[in-house]
Amino acid sequence: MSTALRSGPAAGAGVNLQTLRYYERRGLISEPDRTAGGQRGWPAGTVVVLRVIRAAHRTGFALDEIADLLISGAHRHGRRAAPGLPGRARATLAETEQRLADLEVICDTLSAAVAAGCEDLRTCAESPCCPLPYEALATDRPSG
Amino acid sequence: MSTALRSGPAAGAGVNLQTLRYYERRGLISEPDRTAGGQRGWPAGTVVVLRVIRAAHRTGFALDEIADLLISGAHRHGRRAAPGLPGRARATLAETEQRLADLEVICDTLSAAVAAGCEDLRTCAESPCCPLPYEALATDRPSG
DNA sequence: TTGCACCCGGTACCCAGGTACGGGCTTACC
DNA sequence: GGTAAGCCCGTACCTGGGTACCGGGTGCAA
Repeated sequence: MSTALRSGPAAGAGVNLQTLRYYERRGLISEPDRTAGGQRGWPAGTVVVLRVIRAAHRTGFALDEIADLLISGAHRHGRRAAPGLPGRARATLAETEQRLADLEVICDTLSAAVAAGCEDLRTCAESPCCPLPYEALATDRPSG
Repeated sequence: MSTALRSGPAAGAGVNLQTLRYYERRGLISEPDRTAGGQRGWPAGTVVVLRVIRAAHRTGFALDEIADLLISGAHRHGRRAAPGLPGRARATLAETEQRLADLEVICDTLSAAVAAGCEDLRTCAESPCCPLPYEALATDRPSG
């Protein structure tokens, strides 16, 4: 299935080897093959997975959420979509979309602030005279 | 300037009072007025700021970054934009846009995975047969 | 076969972001 | 005025996400 790499992925994705083992423990990357002596050999695609993990983590997902995102389970892409699709993936998708929307608002706000020469968003938000689109964020929203 | 609220913002934004003080220490919210007896009274807009902070934090900003995002400094929006605009705001904006792009890729990937009935993105990424658009994330990128 | 670099597992430690606790003071209400 | 609820500050603690260290085993080249 793959060229087994010894510690390649760690270097390739700029990730500490300890971290790799940590991710393995947390179920973010699958258990690698081992040599007879017990040394790990990761499949080549692990680098990609690691980059996904890092990107997801940078955008605010907790490791548990990322584990959900990389749902463990059967691998059956390419076949017809299961009718009752994995609920967790759908839930994660919904949450991700919400997060994306939030980030878009933040981005827009920041951009508008820069364009307006507004230096202190904190003060802006506290004073009613600033028309920045914070309100889109300020809607009440469960923290789940 | 504002109706001073005692602990209102905390409740209003679903934030622990301790956390409010923590944010205050970290410079995320400005120092509130005090009563003669030393009790805090926050301006009404603090609820909005708190929600911004929470949203930003949920989308992966560290508190220090959020403090940057809510740059302290003069409040001069509405006036003409300063010529040498705050560099930090611009840098933060750039980073935010990058993060937004990442999150979009994740969102797209997840969405495509759900649509394809793909249950294990981890396995997908490890096998070359899955055409999910991970590559957009997998480009090398400094972790800054 | 030997030697050295690397990896193994386990544990301890670190930092960020919050929360809880405790003794004392303020405030609000009767 | 009395009293209970709530806030003050400081400190200690907790969780999540990583890292570092250690003694020992493995792998590979010379």
